[in-house]
Amino acid sequence: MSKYSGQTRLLAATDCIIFGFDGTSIKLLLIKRGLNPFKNKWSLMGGFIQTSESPEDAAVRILEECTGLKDVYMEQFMVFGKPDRDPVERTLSIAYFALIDIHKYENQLNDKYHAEWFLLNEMPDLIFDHSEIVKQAKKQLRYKAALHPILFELLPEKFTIPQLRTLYEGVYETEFDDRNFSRKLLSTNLLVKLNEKDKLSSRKGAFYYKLDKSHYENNFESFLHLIPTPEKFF
Amino acid sequence: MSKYSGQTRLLAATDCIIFGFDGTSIKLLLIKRGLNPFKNKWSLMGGFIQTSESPEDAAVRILEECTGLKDVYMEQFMVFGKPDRDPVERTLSIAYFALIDIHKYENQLNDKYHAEWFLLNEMPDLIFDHSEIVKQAKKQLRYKAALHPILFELLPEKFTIPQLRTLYEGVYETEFDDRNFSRKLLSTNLLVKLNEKDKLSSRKGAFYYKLDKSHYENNFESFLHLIPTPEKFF
DNA sequence: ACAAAAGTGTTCCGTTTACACCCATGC
DNA sequence: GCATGGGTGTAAACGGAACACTTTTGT
Repeated sequence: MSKYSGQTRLLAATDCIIFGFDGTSIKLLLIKRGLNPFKNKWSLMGGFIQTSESPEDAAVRILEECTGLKDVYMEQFMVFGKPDRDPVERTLSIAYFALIDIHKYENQLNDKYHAEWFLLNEMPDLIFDHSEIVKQAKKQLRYKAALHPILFELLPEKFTIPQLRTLYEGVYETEFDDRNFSRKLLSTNLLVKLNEKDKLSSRKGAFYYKLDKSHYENNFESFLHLIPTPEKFF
Repeated sequence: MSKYSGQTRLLAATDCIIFGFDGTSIKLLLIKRGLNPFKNKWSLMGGFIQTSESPEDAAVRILEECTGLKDVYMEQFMVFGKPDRDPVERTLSIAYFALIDIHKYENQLNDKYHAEWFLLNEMPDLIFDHSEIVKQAKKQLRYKAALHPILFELLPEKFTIPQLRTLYEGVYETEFDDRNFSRKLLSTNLLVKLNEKDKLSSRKGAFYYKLDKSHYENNFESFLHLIPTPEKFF
């Protein structure tokens, strides 16, 4: 079949905004760009979409290359396509944000990609419009997490409620009432209590919980109300 | 500056899902495709992104070409990019949904594009993956409208609360308690009551309202609760 | 007078919030 | 024993849902 004539073809890339949580703060994984120009400048992890790939496929591939992880929570959130956003050549960027358990991240890949975790407020300048992309991703993360239980994806299998609260407090840069937070969370029935306590961060110790997977999957679209007046944060 | 070598360039198109409301039902504007192959099959309004255009620019241009309207509510909602979605040649589709006041739509453009409004449950088969795109757009419309006051964009400047309720009922294919609906709506302070009644649809007549523009813009991101258990509808 | 639709008032009930208080533990 | 953080109890405030009832007006 013949092609469409007289139209411009352009490059399409996928960029991944990779969020992690180290137990205290939200972090973002950046790499040093391997291509000229701007080689060795900080950049989001990204790559061109290949002939046989959907954008989603590309995002999955890129994420695995960079972190060693598969089956990661990932969400397409916006296309960036200003004609001059990449000075080399016109390139669309299809941006995905990903949430990973930072402890599963394979450090050895570090060498290859010169990847590093950065605190959100200590990020270096990024190439192209990547800083804008990150800004949008942070906004999208807050938005989505206010409504749906996605932040669990940043935690290990077992976690305590205080850990989870610290995570939410990191994302929204505010403090939540610990007592109400834990009760709200338990009332979602998303959590299963384990017979084990984390004794590192307090004398009394906080019980570990894990996700009730089936409940989690079935209720993923239902709205949470863990954040009072969530719109305040957008 | 030299180009990126060894990468595939591809076509990128913008497709617009154009919603309208005729006072009774939600409708979607479709056109007969002008290109071969599949010429004269029903399709979303779309077009290739030009060299100087961002995807957003292209969506605005295409929408104006098709409807004669500028300054329309439009939202980028998803990229469709399976390698084989267009059998002619690989094409990314960046999908936008648009909400227009159907009465402002210029019918004379009809001839040129063979555009027609369709009820959502009376749509013809569409080319490529356009039916899937429409499905996602409907979902996105319900999602967004459950949270934010976007449906006003489908109505004329002046409207009555019963009209608005019919609109919400059309979008969610259910019925809302008229008494609670009107009180909830008024409590948002988004509306300004006019000294004029619509006497066509009832003896008593319903007051016209208009949007309080500044309040609307300032509170656009705040969450509405007009829809009981919104997650039921996704 | 009556019908039909708009709109108000009222009650009930679950949720959220704020905060006092109790619990478990290591030192 | 006591400091520390985890966790429960509780009362007041708020907001949504349901529905009886009032209002307006054309016929």
